[in-house]
Amino acid sequence: MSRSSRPRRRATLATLAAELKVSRTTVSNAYNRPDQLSPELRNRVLAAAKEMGYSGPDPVARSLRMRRADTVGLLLDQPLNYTFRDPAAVDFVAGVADACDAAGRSLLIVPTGGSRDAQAAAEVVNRASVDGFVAYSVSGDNPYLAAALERHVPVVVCDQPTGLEGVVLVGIDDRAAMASLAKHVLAAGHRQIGIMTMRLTTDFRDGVVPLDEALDSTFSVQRDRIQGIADVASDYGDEVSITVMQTGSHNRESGAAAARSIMEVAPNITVLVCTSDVLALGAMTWAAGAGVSVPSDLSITGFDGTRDAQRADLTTVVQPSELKGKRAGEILMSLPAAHSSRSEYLDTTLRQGSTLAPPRRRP
Amino acid sequence: MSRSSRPRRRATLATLAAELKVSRTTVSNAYNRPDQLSPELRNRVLAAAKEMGYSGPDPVARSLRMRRADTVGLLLDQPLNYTFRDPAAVDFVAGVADACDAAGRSLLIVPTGGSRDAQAAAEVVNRASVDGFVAYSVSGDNPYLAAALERHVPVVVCDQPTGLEGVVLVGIDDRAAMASLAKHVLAAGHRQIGIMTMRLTTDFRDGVVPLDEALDSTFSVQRDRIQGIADVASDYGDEVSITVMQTGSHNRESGAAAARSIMEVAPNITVLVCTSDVLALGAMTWAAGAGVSVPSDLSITGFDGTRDAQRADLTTVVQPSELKGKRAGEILMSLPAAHSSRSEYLDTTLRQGSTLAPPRRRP
DNA sequence: TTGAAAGCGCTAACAG
DNA sequence: CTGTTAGCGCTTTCAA
Repeated sequence: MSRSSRPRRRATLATLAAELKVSRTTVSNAYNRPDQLSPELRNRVLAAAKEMGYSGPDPVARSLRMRRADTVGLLLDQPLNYTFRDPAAVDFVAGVADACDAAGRSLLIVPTGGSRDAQAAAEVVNRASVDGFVAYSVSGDNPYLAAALERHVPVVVCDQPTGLEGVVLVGIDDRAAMASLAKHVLAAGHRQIGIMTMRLTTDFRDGVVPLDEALDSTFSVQRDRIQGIADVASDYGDEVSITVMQTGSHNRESGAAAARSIMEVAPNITVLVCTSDVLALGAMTWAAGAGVSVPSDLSITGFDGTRDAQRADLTTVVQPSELKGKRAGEILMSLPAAHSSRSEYLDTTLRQGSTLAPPRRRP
Repeated sequence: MSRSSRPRRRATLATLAAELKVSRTTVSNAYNRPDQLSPELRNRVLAAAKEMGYSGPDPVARSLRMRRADTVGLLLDQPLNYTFRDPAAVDFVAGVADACDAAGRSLLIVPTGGSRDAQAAAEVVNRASVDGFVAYSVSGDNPYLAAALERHVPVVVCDQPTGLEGVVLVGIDDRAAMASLAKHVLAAGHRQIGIMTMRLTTDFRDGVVPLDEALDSTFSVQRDRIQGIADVASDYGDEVSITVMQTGSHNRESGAAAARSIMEVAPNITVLVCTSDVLALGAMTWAAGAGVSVPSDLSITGFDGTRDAQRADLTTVVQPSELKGKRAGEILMSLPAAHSSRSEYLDTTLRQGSTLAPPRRRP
C-alpha cells in the first residue's frame, strides 16, 4: 500500500511513522526534540513529511495532549469595528499582540460583539481555545468577563473593573491623573466646568447626568476620572459648578454632538474637560464648525495622549496604552507560574498643549 | 468518594458523568443537543456542572474530535503595532472580525512579527489552531503565506499577492482606481508628478526609485497603482515627468519625510500623488510645516478613503476596507463547502476633496 | 432516551 | 537513539 504522494486521507504523524517504518515517537521528536535523533534520520523524516504533504503535528491534538493552547484570549467590551475607532484601544491591542508575539503565542479575539446575554456569553467564552484572558476596560457587569472568571483560567484585567478578587489588574491611577490636569484647569481660573464622558452605564444613553450619579458609575475608569476633577474642585468650594454630559458612543461624532448639547445646556461653561482624547477631538471639531475658538473662547482638554491628540496639540493626560497591553499580556503569560503577581499601575504624564488657557473675562 | 465541591483535579465530562451516574453521552448531549434528553435531566447535569466547576466541554478536545477549530487565522505582513497605524488596515481587521463574529467564529491573530525566515514562519503557521487563513496585503514572497498554503487549508488573500493558483482573492482594481484619479490630476494641468509610495520591496529602504523598477515590484498593489498613473500619463507623451519616492515605513512621519525629500530632489513637482492616505496626510503635515500651501502651491492626493482623510478633505480614492475584510472572512468560512468561490473585486469611488487644484503658473 | 465502544492526533514516561 | 504504552477530553455511531 505504499502509493507514493497524494495520500487518500490527511497525513498524520502515525501514517508518516508507518510509511517510514519508525515509531511515532521518532517522528514527534523530529519536530519537537531535534537533539533526540540523528540528523540523517531527522532529515529523512522531514523529507518524507514534505512528500506526503504532512505539515507537522496537528496543533489541536498537540494542545489537547500538552494541555495548553499557547493562545491568549482577548475580551473587549464592544465589537471590534467599534473598539478600533479608539486609538488608545488600538494601541492597547497592539501591545498585547506584541507581548504574544515575543512569547510565540497567538492572540485570539473573542467575538464579544453579540448579545450581553449571560448564557450566550458563557458559551462563546467557553468555546475559546485559550490558556487565559486579557480583558480590556470592560464594565463591572460584563458577562464575558464573568464567564472567563468562571472558567478558572488566569485572567488579567486592564483598567476596569477594579477590585476583583484574586484578579491581577494593569492600569493607571485615573483619579490622580485627572486631578493633576484639573489642578491646571482650576488654576487657570476656570469655574464653570463641563465634563464630557463616555458611557457611565451599560446602555447607550446620552445627555446630562447629575454629578453624584456619575460618581456612582460601574465604569470605574470614567468614575475615577470624574472623581479626580471633583476632588480638586472641592478645594474651591461653591465657586465651581460642574455639568456632566454623557455620550452614548465613543467616537468623534458623538464628541462633537455632546459638545454642542452641553454648551446649549450650560452656555457659560469655559472649559470642556473630556475623559478621552476622542471626545475632546470631537469637541474641537464642533468648536471649529461653530466658530468657537480654542482656547480663547473655550478651553478643551482630553485624556489618553493618542497620536491624534498630539497632532492636535491637545492639553491632555498621556498614558502608556501600548505598554499597558504589553504588560497585561506578559503578566498573563507568567501567571500560572508566578501566582504571586500583583496588580500594576503605570505612570501618566500631563501634556501641556495649546488648548487650555485662562477663561475669557466675562463682559 | 463523592466529596462535594472543589474537585481535586479539573472536572471533565467523564468525571461529571461518573458523579451523576449517567453516561458521557448524556452529559455531552446536555450541552450540544438539548433536545436529546429530558429537561429535568439536563438541568440536573447543568446544576452538577456548576457545582463541580465544570464549564462545559473542553474546546480543544472538542476541536480535535470535530476536526474543526471554528477559528479563522489572520496573516498580516507586519507586526500588529505597525499594521494598526494604518486606519485602512484597522478597518479591514474589524471587517474580518465582524464576519467571524456573525458566524460565531473566533479570530486568531498569527504572530507574524518575527523573522521572515521560512522555517520559523512555517512553525508559527503550523501551530495555529485554525480552519483557514485570511492574508491581508502581504508580499508575494511572504513566508507565512507560503506556509499557510503548504498547510492545505483554505486561504483567502486580500489585495495581494494576486494570481495565486487556486486561491480566492478579495480586492479592488487598483490600477483602474488610480487611473481614474490620475485623469483628474492630469486634466487639472499637472505635468510634473511626484509619486509617494510605501515599500516596493521587502526591505525597508527609502529614496527615489526609477519608474520602471517600481512597475516591477512584487507588491502588486503599489505597482498597480503606480501603473494606473503611468497609464494615464502615457496619453500625454513626453510632456509628463514622474518621480517615484519610496518610504521605508508606512506612517505619517515617513510620509512627511518623503515629501520633504522628493521636493528637494525635484522641486518643480506640482502634485504629490500618494498611494495611501497615510502618506498623503504625512505630506500635508510637511507642507503645513514648510509653509507650502495646499492646493495652491502643491496638490496632494491620497488613496484609501480613511476617516482621517475625509476629515482632512483629501482628494482620494475611497475603497471599502471594512467590507473587504468582511467579504474575505465570509468567503473563507464558506470555502471548503463552496469550493467554486471566485475572486471578488469591490468598487471604489473617487472623492473630490480640496487638496487637488490646477498647478500654479510657473513664473 | 441512554450507554458502550471507538477513536480524533498527539506527547511523554519508561524501557530497551 | 528508538519503540511501547497510555492516555489528553471529547463526540458519535450503533444498540439497547
